[in-house]
Amino acid sequence: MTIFDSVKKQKVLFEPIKKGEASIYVCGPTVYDDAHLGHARSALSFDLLVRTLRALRYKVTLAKNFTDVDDKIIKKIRETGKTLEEITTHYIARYKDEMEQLHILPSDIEPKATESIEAMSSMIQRLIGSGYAYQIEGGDVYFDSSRDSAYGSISHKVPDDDESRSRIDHVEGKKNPKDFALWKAAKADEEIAFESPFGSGRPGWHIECSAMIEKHFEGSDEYSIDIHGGGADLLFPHHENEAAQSRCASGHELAKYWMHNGFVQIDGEKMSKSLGNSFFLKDALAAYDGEILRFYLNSVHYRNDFNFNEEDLLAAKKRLDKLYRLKKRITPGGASAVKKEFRQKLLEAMSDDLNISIALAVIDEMVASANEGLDADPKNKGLKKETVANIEFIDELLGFGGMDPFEYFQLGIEPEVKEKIEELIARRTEAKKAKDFAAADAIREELTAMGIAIMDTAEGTLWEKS
RNA sequence: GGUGCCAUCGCCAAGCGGUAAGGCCGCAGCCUGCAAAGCUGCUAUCCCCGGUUCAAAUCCGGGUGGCACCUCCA
Repeated sequence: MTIFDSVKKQKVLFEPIKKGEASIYVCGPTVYDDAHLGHARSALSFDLLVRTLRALRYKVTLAKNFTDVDDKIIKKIRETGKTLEEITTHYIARYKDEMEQLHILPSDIEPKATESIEAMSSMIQRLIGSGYAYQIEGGDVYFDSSRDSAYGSISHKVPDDDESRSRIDHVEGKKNPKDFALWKAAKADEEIAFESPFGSGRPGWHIECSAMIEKHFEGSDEYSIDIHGGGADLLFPHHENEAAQSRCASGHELAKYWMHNGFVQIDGEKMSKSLGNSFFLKDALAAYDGEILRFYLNSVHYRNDFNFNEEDLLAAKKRLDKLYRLKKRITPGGASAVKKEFRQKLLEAMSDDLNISIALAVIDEMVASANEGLDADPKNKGLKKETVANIEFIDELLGFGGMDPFEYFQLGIEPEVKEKIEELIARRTEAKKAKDFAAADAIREELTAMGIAIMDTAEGTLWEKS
């Protein structure tokens, strides 16, 4: 397996700390609002990583956190009058539900910031004790970036100290503009506060990942975990800061490999709230099945920017449709073994830094060749069984193709409508028998107007939502 | 102002020095009562200009255009 390490800026061979195992930590969402397409893409990217490593027989442990204390959540508390817990449990539940709809495998560990206060405060205390952090008037604790000679080695950024140009917050008392908060002291009117040896307050954003990784993973003398991942925007400052504090607190590097997924854009621009062009996952899921969204969002290599638009989504759907049409031809039917060559080619593609484009091309070839075989010999049992197994493998490795093919093509059709369709098709079959083609065509037109496409096959007339 | 990334057929998208994968769309054909589906065939020399090399979409230099990070952000 090779992966692109965004710190080394090149593809490298994945050689885990512990042979045969892979520890992965992905930065999860801050739960103050519904997930957007960017959250989906990030989760989808790392889901592909996890599935590929598992198919390669690695024992994978995936941790993805929920940031459930932070300024934006506090703002939400003030706006809504709800409690922190009400807000965070609501959005965590929604996040999990939506990720499940995208066929994302659940994380093995789901740490929450509020459940890791002790781990954080102990790490902060160690940093203060060894002189890597300092407390300023008012109680905030800052990391002293000047004490970490390796600061900058993750993002390769040398923050511009000229504050007139950089956009780093200027805070009174900070020794250095790039120093960042480990602990924010509670103001008098703030009710969200945790006790710590250095006063009442709440953790800074970066410290949670470092502390949680330390808490949940054993690591080695050199690294805490194998892979640390997240969106491209997290490389700096988030991951740089995590790496710095972990390095100074533990004496070794945080992660052996760093992976970052590209952005989802709308009309060629980054999707973000400030631009007013963010797209909630829930809205996309209301219009399209999770599997279709998954297929579309995963159809572009994870490191590239992804320009979301409905036209491309529909083109991607048609590609998925072809897989399901093939599945229709072999359903119902049992499975034999996956075609060795197919399995190997798919794994080979995914093992090369998750080259999904090659993987999809391999699938297209398999679909075409199976269709060709079935055209030549519709009763080829061996081919049918092998194809069933092949599609099962696709579902295992890439997370699509697992639905019932008939249901797939009838997604979103109400039962009453289904009845009506079946009835029309029955009438058309009668008309065809009577060679009344005008009547048969009229019924087909009626179905077309309903958005239903029909196809006459040896097994009778099949229909799809068009 | 600093630092990166990207630019391949109408659209999406692989390619990582050896002579352009795949999908969508389109066209022609087979099949079909007609369709649809499926199958077969057809459709690019890689933003521009230099350079290195026997050989470059792939490496180097210079342009042009787009995007991102340096502020919360997946």
